[in-house]
Amino acid sequence: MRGMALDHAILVSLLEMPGSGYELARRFDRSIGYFWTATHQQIYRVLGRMAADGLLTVREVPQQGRPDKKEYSVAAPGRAALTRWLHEPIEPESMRHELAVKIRGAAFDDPAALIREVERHHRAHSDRLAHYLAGERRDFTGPAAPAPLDAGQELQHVVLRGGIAYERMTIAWLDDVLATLHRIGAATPPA
Amino acid sequence: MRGMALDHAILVSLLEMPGSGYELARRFDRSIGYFWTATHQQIYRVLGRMAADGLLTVREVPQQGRPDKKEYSVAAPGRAALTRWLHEPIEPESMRHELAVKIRGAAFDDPAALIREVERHHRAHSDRLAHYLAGERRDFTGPAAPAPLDAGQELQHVVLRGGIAYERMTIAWLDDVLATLHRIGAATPPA
DNA sequence: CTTGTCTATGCAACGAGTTGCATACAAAGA
DNA sequence: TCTTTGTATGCAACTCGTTGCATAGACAAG
Repeated sequence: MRGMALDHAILVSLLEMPGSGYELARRFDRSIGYFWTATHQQIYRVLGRMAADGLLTVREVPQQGRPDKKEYSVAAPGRAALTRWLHEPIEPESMRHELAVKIRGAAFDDPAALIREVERHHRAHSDRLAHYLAGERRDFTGPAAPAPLDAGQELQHVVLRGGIAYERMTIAWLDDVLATLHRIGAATPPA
Repeated sequence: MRGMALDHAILVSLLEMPGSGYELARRFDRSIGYFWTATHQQIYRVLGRMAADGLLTVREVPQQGRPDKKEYSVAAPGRAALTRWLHEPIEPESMRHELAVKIRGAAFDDPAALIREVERHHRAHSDRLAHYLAGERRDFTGPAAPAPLDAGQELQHVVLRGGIAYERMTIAWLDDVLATLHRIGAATPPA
């Protein structure tokens, strides 16, 4: 078994709650998608493959007011495959930060021209942080949240705290980047 | 133009210093590879394509005691392509954290079984942090570092500070994850 | 003298991920 | 009525990225 992380992300999401490809795609825009993205194309393809392999069961669900859907659930072999994967070691992630490439590239262009772009990223990450914090209040720390969290909720919460920490760190770093760009711009005016 | 971030990472690296595919692969194990990874296969393929497209020039360099190499440099159209890309907006990155999938999956398995894996990641990130800090001392903050940094060095430094901040944040989060796993394990003993 | 390591390049095959397009039904609004 | 938005699924083509394998010269260790 190589990567296949999407397969496992789908298995986890379907164990948390069975659903259609469309619904999974929605979830990948929210919660689980905060740390693993996927398009609907990818999801439909993987669902089809896993169903053909017997890891998932499909149920046609007629709906009123909207097209029928295929609801997928995790079958016993799917759950076994997930358990096997959970016990395998995985490689620690390496970063993939395109903006960092741009920042280093700015040495061969006008560094000041990058300021607007960095500010745009700063806003995007600030929005994401606000979104995460709202979700945390709603589901875990607010008055409407379940009083004692169960194990699954504790785990979802700690993953969300990771997202929050990531956004805060990124925002602080982008402040550092902006200060650096301004400092360079002041010292060496644009060519 | 789609993603092509590797193309641009290679252009930046070759502008910083011309080199062969092999040398680039070495650099992708260090500095530039801290935030953008690539295997030698990918690098050779992209170098070939970019040279065919006239973005790079190749020079056969005979060497003694080792095989000849092809040294690539950025040609004018390559530099123009990089400048164009630097002025285009890019999407803020979304996370891709496989370990987070595992943590949520642990709700359907024994959470305590994940502790060793998380500890392994903790060690890997601590090692990476130590490595970054050593690089920072060597190149930027130590006594052997150039006294006033030029713009390019300032930009390299701020990118490295981003890597350092990322590793520190990740280590703190993994501490949080471990505490959570222990708390859950104490409350609900393994099935 | 054989094995292993380092430099150096590359092919072939596969799997992962993206983009564009297409279909179809329903509801809401202009 | 016509367009837009949302639900729901999917094909085809492409690019990106990984893995395994292969070659080849130089050097060092056993």
